[in-house]
Formats: sequence, C-alpha cells, structure tokens
Amino acid sequence: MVDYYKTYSKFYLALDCIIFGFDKGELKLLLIKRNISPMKGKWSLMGGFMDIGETLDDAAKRVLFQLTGLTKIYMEQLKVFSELNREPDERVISVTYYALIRSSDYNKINAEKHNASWQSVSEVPELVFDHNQMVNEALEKLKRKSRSQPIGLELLPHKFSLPQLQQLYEAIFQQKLDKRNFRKKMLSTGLFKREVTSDQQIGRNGTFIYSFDKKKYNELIAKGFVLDI
Amino acid sequence: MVDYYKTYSKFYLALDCIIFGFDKGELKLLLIKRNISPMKGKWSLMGGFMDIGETLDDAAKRVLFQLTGLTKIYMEQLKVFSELNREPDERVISVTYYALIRSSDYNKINAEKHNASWQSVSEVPELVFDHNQMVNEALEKLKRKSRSQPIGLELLPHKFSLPQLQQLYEAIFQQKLDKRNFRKKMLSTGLFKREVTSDQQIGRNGTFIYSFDKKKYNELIAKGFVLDI
DNA sequence: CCAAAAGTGTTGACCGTACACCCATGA
DNA sequence: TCATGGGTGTACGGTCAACACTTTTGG
Repeated sequence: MVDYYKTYSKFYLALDCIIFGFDKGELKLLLIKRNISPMKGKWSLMGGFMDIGETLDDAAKRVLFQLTGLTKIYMEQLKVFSELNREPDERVISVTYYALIRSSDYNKINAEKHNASWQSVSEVPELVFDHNQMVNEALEKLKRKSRSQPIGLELLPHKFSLPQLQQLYEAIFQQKLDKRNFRKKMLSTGLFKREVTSDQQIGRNGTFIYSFDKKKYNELIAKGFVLDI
Repeated sequence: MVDYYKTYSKFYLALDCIIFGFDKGELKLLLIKRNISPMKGKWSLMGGFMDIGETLDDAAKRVLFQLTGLTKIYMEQLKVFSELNREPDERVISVTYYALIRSSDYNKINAEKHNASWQSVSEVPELVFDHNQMVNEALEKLKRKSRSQPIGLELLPHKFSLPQLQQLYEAIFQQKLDKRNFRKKMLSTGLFKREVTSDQQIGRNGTFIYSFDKKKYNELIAKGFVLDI
C-alpha cells in the first residue's frame, strides 16, 4: 500500500512571509538582508524551510517568530510559487504567507540581529528570486480583503484615532478619502467605541480615541452582515 | 552552496481539483470513485502527484486533462492543505485548484472510464481525507469571486440566455434574484451583446440569446471599472 | 499669531429594491 | 386551455459623494 507513493517525487517546501506594518501614515514591509547563500547580501523576504512534523501554518508562525519574537500575529496563506527556476541552485516550492503587525509591537522586534528593516511599500527595493512578485500579490490581496473586512485594524494599536484609521485606509487603497464621509461611514457601523481616556500619546489634545468592538463585529457577521468599507 | 539545502526535508506534493459545472439550473461537482488504494471505492476529488519538471499550474492542468480530456479550462489555485495526518499512510501536502467547466463541454468527458460523475453541490457525498473541506473552501471562493468578477460565465456556453445567467447566479449565491432588477443590472454594464440567431437550442422561441463581450470587459477593467454583481 | 490638524451636517444624484402584467409556447 | 416561462418599467427610499467653517494647539 505505502509503496504506492514511492513512484512520486519529493520537493523542498519553503515559507516566505510578507510582513506588513503601518507607521507614520505609511504602509511598510519588514525586509531582511540575507546573511546566507545564495544571494547573500541581497534584500529578501523573511523565509525558512518546512520541517517534518509541522503544518504550513505552524512553519509560517515559526519563521515569523524567529524574526520578530512575536506570537499571536494575524497571518494568512497567500499563494504557492512553483516556477522551475525560482531559486537558482535547487528546485524549491515556496508557500507565501502575509502577516500584519501592529506598530505598537515594533519596538519588540530585534531588527538589527537579523539585518531587518521596515521599508515603505511605495519604494520596495529589488528583492531576491520572485519575492517582488510575492509582495505585489500580497498588496493586491490586502487591498481586496480590506474592502470587505476590517483586517486593516490588525495594523493599528488597539486604541486609535479616526484620523489614524483614515490614514491607514488611504495607505492601503492609495487614495485620499473624504474626512467627513469616512467618519460617518465608520461610526455608522456602531463597531467603534469612543474611549474615555486621558492618554495623550495618540494625536494632540482634543483627538478622540476609539477601539474596535470585535465581539459586536462577530455577532453582526453571524447575522449575515457585510462590512463593505 | 547547494549543500545548504540538504539539511531540509522533502515532501510529496499532491494536486486536488475541485471541478465545477452548471447544468439544468444546478451547480455541480465532478467527483470520482477512487480505483486505487488507499480509500479505494470512496468518493474523491480528482487528484494526482506533482512531477519534477512541471509547475503546480502545469500539474493541475495535467490532472484535469487526464480526467476530462479538456484543455484551456479556467483554473485557479485555491489553498494548500498540510495537516499532519490528512492522508493516513504518508505525509502528503496537497495544493488545491478549482476548475470551471462549461456544460457544453460535458459530452466530451469520458466520465465512465474514470468512474466519474457530476453531483449536485447541494448533496455532496462524504469524500476521502479532507476533500469535503476543500469543496467548502472552493464554494466560498467561487461565491466571493463571483460577486466582483464575471467568472461564473466560465460555467456557461459562449451563447446563453439571461434566464440561464440568472439561474447560474442563483445557484452560486443560493438565493432567488428579482428578474427585472437582474436584467437591468446585467444589461446596464453594456457587456452583453444580444445575438441575432435562429438557434432554437437555447430555451424556447422568443428567448433572446447573448454573448459576453470579453474584449470590452478587459478595456473597462483597465480603466478601473469594477463589476460588482 | 499663524499653520496644521480635528471636529462637525446638509443636499443632490444615483443606485438598489420592490413590485404586476402580457404574451408565446408546449403540454 | 392552462400552466410555464420570458419579456418589460416605474417609483420610492437609502446610500454615496461633494462640499466649508470653527476650534484647538504647538511652533
């Protein structure tokens, strides 16, 4: 029975993570300078190889943890890349994941240790292999998904201002939005709770702080609600 | 250099195809009764293993061709399934593709040879391994994508009537639609050309036949048009 | 005191939705 | 002749988009 499998080929399986962040009104990517061959010294996505005994999701989490030290990060499988010569020396199939990191977690990342740095998505450098293509696919997916679901919130701190939220969507969709219409639309969902706070770190005095009511959101979703930003 | 890879594990890579069709107002799946172990005699998606020297897209096309004899079929990568024990005897990572087949191509398929048969998506039998989960993911994807893009048209003959088109969307979205509003919306896009035809095969006499203007659609898309059915 | 950023409502246009009857055909 | 299925238009309500001024604060 088991012999049945033996006629088939086996492949190396890699994971590559497209790690998004949002800071100072800009959408960013966490990139590393490779310190291993091949392509040592070139800019690259953070990646790794899959081990026996873990699922792809596990492996992606592990790779992200190695770079950032963070757990409980929003991650989602994107696409598999399998072109014959995508890596020069060996046939490697790469499964991509994209991850969304809150800027409030930035300082926890030991970026120097991995030669990692945040770079604006509007100026992505040339990356190794097919990594630029991976980044483009991830950006498209982020845009598409942001239109119908509030995943963008995974990029903001748990408490945020409406101007911050608007900047985020402007960065994702790459277009200016009308302030009054944006506020109206967001607040009309009833999913944003205004926080009573004396915290002055977010914006200037007079700026209202909100949090997202995830519980209420899930209840609405269960009733067939569609966000549609 | 190349030794660098040698510390990593290799995996069997399988392809599984979720093959949709549309006939007599019903959305269907092409399923096979497995004639090989493991799970011989059980219902299953059509699948196969990836070979050295082909990409995943190539392999998916090959698998689909083996079953249906059809080429130039709409196919898209869906998701990778990698649970540790998803197949009982060996660790196999499976990449799923979904395919959309026009009912006018049905008769070209030599279904008996592969123990294949079309079954309604509303009555999917119990399938081997995690194939039911694959089908559910594919259905969700088909729904989501149909809302913004006319991929459903890949399931219809090139010439079709508006009632046919409406039935298709009703089958995909699992809900009744208003006839007049549906027609208005579709025709207002200007993407459907009424054909002058004496062909009586589609519907009854008096039924207008349309075709989709793909060229015009691509032009509109390029200008930022979003279909939004 | 001046520049920059946050807060706040109204209106007109457009789109989505609800809804009923006639005609032709085939059983 | 009757049941089935295809074709057709209007009116109401709601949502989206455009638009300007005041206040506060930090430099």
